[in-house]
Amino acid sequence: MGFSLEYIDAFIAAVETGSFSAAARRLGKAQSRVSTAIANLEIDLGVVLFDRSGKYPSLTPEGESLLREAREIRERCRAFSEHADRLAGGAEPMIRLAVDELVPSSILSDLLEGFSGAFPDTEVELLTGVMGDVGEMVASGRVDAGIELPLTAPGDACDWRLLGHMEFAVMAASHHPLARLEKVTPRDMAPHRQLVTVSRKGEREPEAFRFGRRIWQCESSHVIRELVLKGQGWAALARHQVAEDVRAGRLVELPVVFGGGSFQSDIYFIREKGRPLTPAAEWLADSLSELLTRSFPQA
Amino acid sequence: MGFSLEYIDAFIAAVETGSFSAAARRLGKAQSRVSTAIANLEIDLGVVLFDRSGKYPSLTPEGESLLREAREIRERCRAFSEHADRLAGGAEPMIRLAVDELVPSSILSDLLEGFSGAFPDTEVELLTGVMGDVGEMVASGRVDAGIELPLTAPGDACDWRLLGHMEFAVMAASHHPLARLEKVTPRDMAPHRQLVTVSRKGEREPEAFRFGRRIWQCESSHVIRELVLKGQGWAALARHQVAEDVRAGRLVELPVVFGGGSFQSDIYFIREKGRPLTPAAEWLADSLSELLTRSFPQA
DNA sequence: TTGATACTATCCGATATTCGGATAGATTGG
DNA sequence: CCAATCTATCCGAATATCGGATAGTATCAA
Repeated sequence: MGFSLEYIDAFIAAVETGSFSAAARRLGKAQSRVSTAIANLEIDLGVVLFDRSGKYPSLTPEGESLLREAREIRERCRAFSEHADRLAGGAEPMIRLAVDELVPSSILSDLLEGFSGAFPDTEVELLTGVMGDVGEMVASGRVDAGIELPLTAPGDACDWRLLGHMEFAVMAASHHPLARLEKVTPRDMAPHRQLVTVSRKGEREPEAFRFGRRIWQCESSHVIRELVLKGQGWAALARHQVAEDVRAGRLVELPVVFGGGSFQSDIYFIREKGRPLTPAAEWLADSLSELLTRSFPQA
Repeated sequence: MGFSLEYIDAFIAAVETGSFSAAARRLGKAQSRVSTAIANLEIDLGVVLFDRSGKYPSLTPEGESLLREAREIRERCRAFSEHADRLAGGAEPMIRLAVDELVPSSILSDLLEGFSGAFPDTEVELLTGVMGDVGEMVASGRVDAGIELPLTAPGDACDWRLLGHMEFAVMAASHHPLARLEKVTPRDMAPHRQLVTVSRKGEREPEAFRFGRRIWQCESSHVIRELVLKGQGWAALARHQVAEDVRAGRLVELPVVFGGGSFQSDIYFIREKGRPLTPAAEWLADSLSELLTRSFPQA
């Protein structure tokens, strides 16, 4: 396989212009170069590409068959070169992202669909976490940016930007004993199992929120939702996550009568402290801001 | 885009072997060549591919991002070269085929599936015809080979090979008046519309087969089947084509009491006279022979 | 038929590139 | 600190590529 890209170019140009001379003019080279290039390519491939019996060369069936693949090579080289140009122009080869599990997957897919259009060369690594896990991944450099729903306001370990708020409510299955009460007090809730989110670091909802005498801790809010649906306990769940369950009557929001804390969590875009905002990260922050304020408007 | 395939090879080999020196050994070139090749590629792309701070070079993220596309270029070149080798070894770039419409599409798809495996480089052009149309396309050079169900035995215009037999029967819808008769004579059939296949050349079933006073001629046997199903007339149809209709009771075979000709048609593989059998055509003939004798065993 | 035109293949000398080898400097591991 | 191995660079020789010139041929119009 001793052929060079020059030969491939000559082949394609000769087909497209209809003659070796015209191909030479298009390529800005001497006619003899195109002639020898194609002759060399033919020798190299062992295939006659053109029928030269007439004034203008015409593709042989073999040449026609090979033309597609020659164009494919050219196309791959062009893509390679353009990809390199974009990288040379500052495009990031990869961005690593950590996202709180509670961010709806519909928003993520919208986000990434748009991203792939705006940054075709940037690969994406997308990790999932809950609560402080996202912040830790950003702080440790495991990821470049994250979407966090922290228990407490983010400190100065990261740069952050407020994107919106997510509402939570105390939920139980409609067939759960608590679902029958007009008012629900902590004393009512205590005998029943409470399902609590726990992060990989061991963070949990604050003590003031834990009324259950029996507590199961679970990292995945999706698993918690499943358990609540099955009547295995009650939990504070994001409203958007269970909206369909509530509409269908599978879950009910418990009418709790205490104000033991906020049922709202801030959504932050966070980045490693001090690192300059890359174009991709900036795009992600802006796009996320727009998508989230549509779904979770700020108060 | 002044890079050459040598550079791409050096890039890939350096990544895979872990050092420029090892890459040079693998490629059978001097180490200096690999070093300058990669340096030139980096200059050309405007991107630093390797971090050379250590003893062994390590890919930068940009290099990693570009590696995939470099491999893709190499892969395309390899495919191009191998395709050319197969063509040089006698593989045909294209085969054009004409097939009688009555050959079941299941056989055709089996045939072409096997063909694409055995002849990956050979393009296929597949035309459809009825009766003598197929033979005409072969004789005129419009196609390279054909599967024909001729009205009369093929003459010496083409080379031919008998593949099997297809059975026909006179059919009508189960709600057609003729379907109620115990025996059906030509006199019974005459008042009802007969649906007759006609080729593009104007061939029809022989005169002795045309009992209907009112005749519709139609090229497509599929359309004829539809018309018969709707009770628009009766027709001689291939048994395999309407087996499901008969089983479901939508069509019935008329118990005709005359022997006005054979209800069987020969299936031939035909090729242009004298042209040597190409490997692809030979494969097609053999494979067809096997597929057809399974579905339409020879007497 | 003939001449004008545009094409391809080939030869040519000049230039540019590529080649392997040698060498200097750097890194790693014992 | 030394031996081994790596990269980058320089070098002369070999090779490939360059544009231009030229001969031979197909096509078309007069």
